[in-house]
Amino acid sequence: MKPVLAHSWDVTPAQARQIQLELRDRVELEGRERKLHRIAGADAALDLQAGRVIAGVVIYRFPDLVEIERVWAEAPLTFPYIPGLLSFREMPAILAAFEKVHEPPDLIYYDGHGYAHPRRFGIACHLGVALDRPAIGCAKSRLIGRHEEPPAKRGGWTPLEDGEETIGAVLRTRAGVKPVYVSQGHRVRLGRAIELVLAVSDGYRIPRPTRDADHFVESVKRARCASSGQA
DNA sequence: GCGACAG
DNA sequence: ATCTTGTCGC
Repeated sequence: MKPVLAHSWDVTPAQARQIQLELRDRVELEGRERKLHRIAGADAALDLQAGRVIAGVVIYRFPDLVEIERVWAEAPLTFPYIPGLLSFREMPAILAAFEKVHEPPDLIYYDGHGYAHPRRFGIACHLGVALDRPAIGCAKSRLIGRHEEPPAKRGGWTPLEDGEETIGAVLRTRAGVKPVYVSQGHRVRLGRAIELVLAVSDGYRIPRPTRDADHFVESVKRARCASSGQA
């Protein structure tokens, strides 16, 4: 699948923030979900030696989560890590990977924040808008916002708030483990996003799609490094 | 000015 | 994210 957006990725941090401000209004916070036949998990890893970003996408049938496809791609590492500007580091590789997908998903889970972002445009929003697909952000730690400790049982959650606004949820996907930060990416209401994260969470803290994508990119990276070490 | 800060 | 030893909990 190809992006419906085509802005430059070769930008300065100041230009990146400006692009976020220009694109933030494209995010749809109300649900506009299509029937869920396929979902996707996506993530990226870094090969600092090669100066490359490796991205992986795993596609599943929903709701039984039978895997039907996995693809990966890489792109040069051209942007530094700056909190709030993660998409400008990882998205070129992610979009390259999605170009190789044969069965476009009806929903994307990304390892990072969506609406729970200083300018309400985290990478899950950027990806959802760019691919014109519903998306959910699933982050392992907080970027902004305040919250109470969620109930210890699976499914327990508390709102993530920035001032008076609820920007996400802190969700326990499994009893007794650290919670996951869920936020809206695109075309999914927060309550629905929580349901959908729980629907794909099993015995681990991180939801299945995100975890599989993480393991996948790590394996690709190991294989890459192994072959380059003998070349 | 100082602290916070996804991956 | 990545690097990286010993250590804590189940």
